[in-house]
Amino acid sequence: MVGEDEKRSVFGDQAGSVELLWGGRERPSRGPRPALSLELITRTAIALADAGGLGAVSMQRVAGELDFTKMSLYRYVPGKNELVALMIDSAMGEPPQLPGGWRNGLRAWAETLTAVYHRHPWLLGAATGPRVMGPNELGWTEAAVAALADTGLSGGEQLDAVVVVSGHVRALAQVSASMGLGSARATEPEQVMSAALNELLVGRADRYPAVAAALAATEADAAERDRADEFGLERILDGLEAYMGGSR
Amino acid sequence: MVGEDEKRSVFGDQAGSVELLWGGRERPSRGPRPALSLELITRTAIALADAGGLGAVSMQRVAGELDFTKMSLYRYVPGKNELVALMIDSAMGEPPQLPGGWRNGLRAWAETLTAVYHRHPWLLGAATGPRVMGPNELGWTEAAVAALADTGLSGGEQLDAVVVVSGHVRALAQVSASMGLGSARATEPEQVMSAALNELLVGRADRYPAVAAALAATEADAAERDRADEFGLERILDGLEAYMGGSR
DNA sequence: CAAAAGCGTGTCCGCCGGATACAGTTTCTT
DNA sequence: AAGAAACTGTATCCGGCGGACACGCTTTTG
Repeated sequence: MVGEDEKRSVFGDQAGSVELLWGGRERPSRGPRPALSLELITRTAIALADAGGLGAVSMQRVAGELDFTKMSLYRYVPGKNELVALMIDSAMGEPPQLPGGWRNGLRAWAETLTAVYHRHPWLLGAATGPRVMGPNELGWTEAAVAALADTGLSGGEQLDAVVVVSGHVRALAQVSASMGLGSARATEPEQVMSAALNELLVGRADRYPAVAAALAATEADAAERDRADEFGLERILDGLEAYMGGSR
Repeated sequence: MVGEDEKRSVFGDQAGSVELLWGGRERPSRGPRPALSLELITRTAIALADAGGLGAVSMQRVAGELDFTKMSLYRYVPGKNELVALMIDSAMGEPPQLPGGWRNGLRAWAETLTAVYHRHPWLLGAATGPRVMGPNELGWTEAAVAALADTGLSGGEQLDAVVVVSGHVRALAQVSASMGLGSARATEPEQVMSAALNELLVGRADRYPAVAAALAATEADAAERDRADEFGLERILDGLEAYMGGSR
């Protein structure tokens, strides 16, 4: 009926992204040589996003940055969604080489992923909703799963563990991204969270006693603020380790 | 110099949201009675978002749904960002009453939060980037922190633990939201992830051996698929429990 | 009974993603 | 060699978006 590809299957709307991300695009032989390239367009778009967030990326601006009309971009990319998909996979970059030992490996994985989110904060907002994984993104997953391959965890458990760790990294990067809020420009996630929470809690401590107490305790003890980002990850790793030890 | 409020401080752009979310808006006494209300507008916008995602929410559509012009909405809301902030806090709703015991409490907290994300999938995309917490959202945090109050965890650790758990819930809901992809409409997060991954991995198992192996193992063993969502949370709780036991 | 304040509307603007038609360039086929 | 075919970048146009602004109308206050 639908005389197209039979490539739809699981990917309904996203067939275009799948082709762009995974398909081997061969240059057609006729017609003039393209003046642009997917890589160049993607790189330019990423630069714009790094500088001004995802909102600063429009077809017009990307094209303008390259001294082309916006419509020329549509010769390379079917639409903006597909461009964003390319941006995501390109910004992720090659997955890291991990040190041996699942715990060290996963920790290094989390750290490099954190660095990626720090470098491209817009990834936090772009990677939401139904999406297609690109080669690099799947490569990151591969690296993390590979680190867990010999732990005795089942296949599903390995995947779940990766989801947990990556979710935690995301969550922490999210908090850290709130740094862009005021003029304070604190560097530690918790400091910002503290500042924002503190301001809201002024005169409302009775309504939110537990948060207020936790916050007050945090401010009194400056030492613990340094290990803020490590705490969560180590707890997760502890939980995995305990499970592996108990069920193997 | 800036003859406005002295309320900016940490909240640069978001002052409007802060006022709307937290400020006691008193009705001015002069002028005609407002035909609309913040609550009604917010509710309408949420209904649109529930039905068609965040993208379906525009000032025009919200106003149209209420048989008003879009500009009338600006008498109640300074801009769309502020409306979205209201939507988020309203959609979160009142925080749940948690059962006793930190572990049971946190588990129940995670479950109800999951239900919220399931009811309003657009929350996953809306709550990204620098944001201001609303009363309800802070209430959720309060509930979770309160559950951890007597565990011996320090204030900062309590906050971190909540970040970890909520991050995990978000991550899992994110995977679960990908259900909207194809025609399969699977109900279990992992099944969808499996389906999408499988399709990509066809003929590429050599490039992603660990993921392929994990996936193959998952498909062979149907039993473990059921506890997919619990696994991560239980590992996190295990890690917290071990830490509490060791450091108290 | 004004004056003031607030409400809803109509008009206008710039920007966005995208469809379509078109002219120029390159390559393949005859 | 000469079309024909395929591909390039461009110009024009569209509907929808968030939002600024000016206006007429309604209600309360002096």
